[in-house]
Amino acid sequence: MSYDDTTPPRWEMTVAEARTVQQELRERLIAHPPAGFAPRWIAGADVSMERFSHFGHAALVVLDAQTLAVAETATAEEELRFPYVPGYLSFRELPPLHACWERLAAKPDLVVFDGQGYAHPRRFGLACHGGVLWDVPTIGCAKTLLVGEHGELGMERGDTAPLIHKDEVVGMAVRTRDGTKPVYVSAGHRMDLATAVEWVLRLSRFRLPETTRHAHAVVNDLRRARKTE
DNA sequence: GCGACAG
DNA sequence: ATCTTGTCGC
Repeated sequence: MSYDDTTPPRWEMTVAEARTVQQELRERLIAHPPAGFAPRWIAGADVSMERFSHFGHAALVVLDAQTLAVAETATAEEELRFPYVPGYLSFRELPPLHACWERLAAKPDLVVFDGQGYAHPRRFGLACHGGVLWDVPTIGCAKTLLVGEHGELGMERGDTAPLIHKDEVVGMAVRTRDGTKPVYVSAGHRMDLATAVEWVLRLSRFRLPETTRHAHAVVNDLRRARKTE
């Protein structure tokens, strides 16, 4: 596997090949944030698509970590080649997100993905793959579970419950807002669970982090614009 | 074989 | 992910 910064990633492959790629790349995962981790620019990533189409709309929206104001937005629209197969989401969404990444004038210090990181059957979800690809700290923050289970957690913002899969803590169910369903946080690359949970809470005013809310709004606008043309 | 299954 | 209006509640 390359990801050498000079050769464009090769995305065309079968699910079986993708599985091998995950097993190889997961060896590169760094399970802790950089020393003195204090991100100033944080990006949200998301992809949306049309009902009976393979066309995808992707966006990376960078926010100022202190004010949560939007600093830069990069978008890409292209055919999604890889099918949606649970456990292989990164091979479907990273191609357009990578195009967004290359278009960013200034790279963020942290990226929050709309999906799992380490809480994955082979411990290499979307956030892990994106982090290794770009060599940047990443966090996975999903709305629903892919694998694992957790006990009850309090109903107040900040309450948590460890997410367990095969006797291993792979993530955390986190209540980001009083009385709402929890989100599922897991470490991506150059990240640990405690730091991931800390940042997701810091970025959340509503159920989902502001980063993903902004990215979501951008990709939905793109899709509607394309549909109306 | 059966059920589960990020977006 | 997407298809879809109103409605209940803070």
